[in-house]
Amino acid sequence: MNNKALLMECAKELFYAKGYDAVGVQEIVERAGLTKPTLYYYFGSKIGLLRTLLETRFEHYLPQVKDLAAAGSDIRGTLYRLGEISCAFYEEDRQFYMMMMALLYSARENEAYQAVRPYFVELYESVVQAFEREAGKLGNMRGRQRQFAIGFLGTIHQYLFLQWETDPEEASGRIGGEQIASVVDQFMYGIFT
Amino acid sequence: MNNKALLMECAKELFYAKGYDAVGVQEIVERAGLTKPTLYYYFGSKIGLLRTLLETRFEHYLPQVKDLAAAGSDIRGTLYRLGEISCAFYEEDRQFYMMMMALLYSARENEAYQAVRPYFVELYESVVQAFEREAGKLGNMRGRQRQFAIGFLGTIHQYLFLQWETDPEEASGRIGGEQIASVVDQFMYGIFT
DNA sequence: AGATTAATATACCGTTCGGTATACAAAATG
DNA sequence: CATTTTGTATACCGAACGGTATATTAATCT
Repeated sequence: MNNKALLMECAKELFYAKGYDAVGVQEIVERAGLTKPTLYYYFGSKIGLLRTLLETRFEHYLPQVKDLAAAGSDIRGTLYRLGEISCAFYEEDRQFYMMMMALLYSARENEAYQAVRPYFVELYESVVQAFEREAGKLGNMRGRQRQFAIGFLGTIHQYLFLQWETDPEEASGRIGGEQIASVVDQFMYGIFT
Repeated sequence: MNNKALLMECAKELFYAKGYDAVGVQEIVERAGLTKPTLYYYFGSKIGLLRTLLETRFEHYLPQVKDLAAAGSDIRGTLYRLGEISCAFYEEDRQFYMMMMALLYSARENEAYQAVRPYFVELYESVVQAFEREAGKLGNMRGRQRQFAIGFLGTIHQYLFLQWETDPEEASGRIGGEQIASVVDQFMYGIFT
């Protein structure tokens, strides 16, 4: 691993554990066994490091969701696939996933929040689009596409959150297809399933 | 408003807008038109200020939830009531509610997270208890009480989150009973309701 | 080989951080 | 009225903050 990647990895671990604002630049470079000018050479600033980190990880995830929203089959299949993609993204790097969610829920005027926001707007819009495409078929959607989009993303996240709280060290293996199906069904048909 | 309450109010506004770690003690006292020793006189430390703030607001909210979980009627009624209580808590002070949620989703090793955690553990345990009381009646719960508890709390929060994003300045009035019922029904019976 | 560029370190900048020693004023208490 | 308690301000602490001027090394290019 080169020093640029090393710095991103160390930063991610610290942001995950302590939060963006609570981590100092000094701390990051010390963990990497480097010095501050090296960090500033690659990223220009602390927020620049976070932005690069987000960009690098999201560029593999977002296109998958956008393709899905554009193509897509029935609503259940689409949601299932979205669940799969999200779980894969989560399992690829749990620390990154949890760091990112913390940023998403952080204060609006915070630089770190503003750095993740655009990615979530894109993600959210794609999911809204998927629901909108199905709106004709589901007669009773009544313009609740946005509510469903947020609701479904939130449901997936809650499931992953519970998964992570129960088993933070990935001891119980990957999340299976049945589990994803169960979450999708609970979202679509309620808890009596 | 006395200076102690004034400091808590100013701190809340800043924590809400910028996040706990991003706000300095100096900034808080300047907004309040006071000086640092006054803050340290009342709260001892920055984290002490946050703790007092949380304690003050939660002591009106948590007992309501605990009573509900202990008494309770049918599951739908219980969830509806829980929705009502949560919405009231949200509307009492939206900034506080959103600040608190940001803390809840923040990094585990962060002091601020550790300050809110106990309140959420209590809240969560109460809701689990409510589901557990109903477990006998709902044959197919299959030990998913914890999942349902997190799921329902998450659903409520998502609804309030969407509400707040759409209308941050409380322009459209209080959340009505029909809306709460709609969220409860969606959780229980899915999106085709 | 010489020049240039990329990558890293030493040592420092001014500012802000959370926190405090001390003094003083106001209010409550004897 | 004297004394203690409560509340607030001035002025400061050392440490850490994000960031940089400059030098040096290592690799690449001509």
